[in-house]
Amino acid sequence: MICLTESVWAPPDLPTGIVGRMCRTPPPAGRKGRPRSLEADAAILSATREALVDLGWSKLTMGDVAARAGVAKTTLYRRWAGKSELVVDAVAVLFDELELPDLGSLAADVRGVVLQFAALLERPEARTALMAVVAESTRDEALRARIRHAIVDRQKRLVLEGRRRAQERGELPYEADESAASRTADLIFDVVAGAVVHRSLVSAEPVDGEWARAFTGLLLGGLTAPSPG
Amino acid sequence: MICLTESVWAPPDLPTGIVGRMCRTPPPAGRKGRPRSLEADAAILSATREALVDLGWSKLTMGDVAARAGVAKTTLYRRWAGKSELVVDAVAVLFDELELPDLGSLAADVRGVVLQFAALLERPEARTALMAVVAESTRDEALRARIRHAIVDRQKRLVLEGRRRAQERGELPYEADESAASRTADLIFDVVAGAVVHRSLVSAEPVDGEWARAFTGLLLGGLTAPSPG
DNA sequence: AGCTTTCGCTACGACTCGTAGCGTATATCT
DNA sequence: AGATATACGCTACGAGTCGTAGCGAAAGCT
Repeated sequence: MICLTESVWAPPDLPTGIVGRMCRTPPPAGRKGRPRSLEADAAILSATREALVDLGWSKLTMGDVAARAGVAKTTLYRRWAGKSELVVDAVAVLFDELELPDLGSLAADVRGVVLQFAALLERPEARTALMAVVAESTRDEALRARIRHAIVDRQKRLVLEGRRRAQERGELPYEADESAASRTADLIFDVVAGAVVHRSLVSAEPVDGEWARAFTGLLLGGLTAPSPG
Repeated sequence: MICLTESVWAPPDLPTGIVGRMCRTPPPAGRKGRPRSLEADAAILSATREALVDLGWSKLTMGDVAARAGVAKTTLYRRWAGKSELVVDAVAVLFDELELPDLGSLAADVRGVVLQFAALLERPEARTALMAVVAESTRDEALRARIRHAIVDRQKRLVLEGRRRAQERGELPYEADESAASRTADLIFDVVAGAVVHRSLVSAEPVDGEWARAFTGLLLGGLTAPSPG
């Protein structure tokens, strides 16, 4: 359901919750023969995150991951086309941890999502992997789609949820034009996620409560509004 | 003057304009002997950009760049420690082309800088290189500093210039507290640059006039302000 | 001149890549 | 049960890249 591309696949009979995570090269169409080991899947993805922490993106090798997972190198290549695809799937689960508790106001919810996303970017696996796979995806449309389904959509849910709540509270208007509303949501998503990523990885400065408060003030009130304080 | 790290160096007697670009491994302290060829420098950086267009970041190799530049591989390693450093310097010059003509209003200036930066990110050299070197820099402090001096500072100038103009026009207040003003400028920079990068490379959707207008409206007026149109 | 450094070239060991072949294990289909 | 089909671990392989070393020749500085 999450995997739309032909080159990815999900086992048909799994609890719905984890289907979204299983994105790998499909086994030949027929359903005969020995099935792929789910333990191997988990071990490989876990080993990949571990290797990302220890080695970073550029020094991570398929052979090293296979050794850490206690698995043959050929087993990796049977499931993933390469390093990029493997890392996307390995990091994707981190984004499942993102949640957006209702903090009572739009401003508080924005600060909450900013700090949550920032905390995720503090983790070395995510830091080193995210930018790297995005860089790879600039020349690989399939990889871009995989990132969108495995990572971006998981983040975007938070924005949509936050907006829905704000509309119910009366803090934001319901937009009549659906396509315009969609464009607005995309815009807000790019602004929030982009700003946090840029602050954290490019400017390399902390996304703390103070910054989150300043950012939220700017996002809600705008540049020309008088700053609160 | 731009190169602050010990591991980088600039020739002492060059026109001030290009000093900022020359950031490479320094020759041994003494100033005797045959000087390094400036033609080789230019050829290598040009060949690097060309290779980025043809091959992208991941398939770009030092050997290939050397061949394109008509230079021995050892000549590259004498100047740059590795692929990351070389690519940062090769791409840095692209950011010199960024300019911010006075368009008469803060809104117009924001739209202008957004579209200029977006146009830069349309170039395949920049697309594939920027995220890759940022990803590398997450585990390399020296590389992070190099990126800051060679790339980030060049962008930030535009933000500072735009704010100065807006203050002169009376569109933005002069902030008394200097450190607070600096924090605000950093925030705006991360929001603008981050949003454009995220839209262009992660969401992989066009940064056109329509998006620039919507973004500018959001930045100036904020979420809670009624959108114009 | 004499000294110092760079340059192009070749060669090298170490590493990674992605694939192929083998024998064995584990599932489904008849 | 037996046949079939696939996954698995293992080993081995050619190809490509890395970063460095050594060489003789070239080019500037004092």
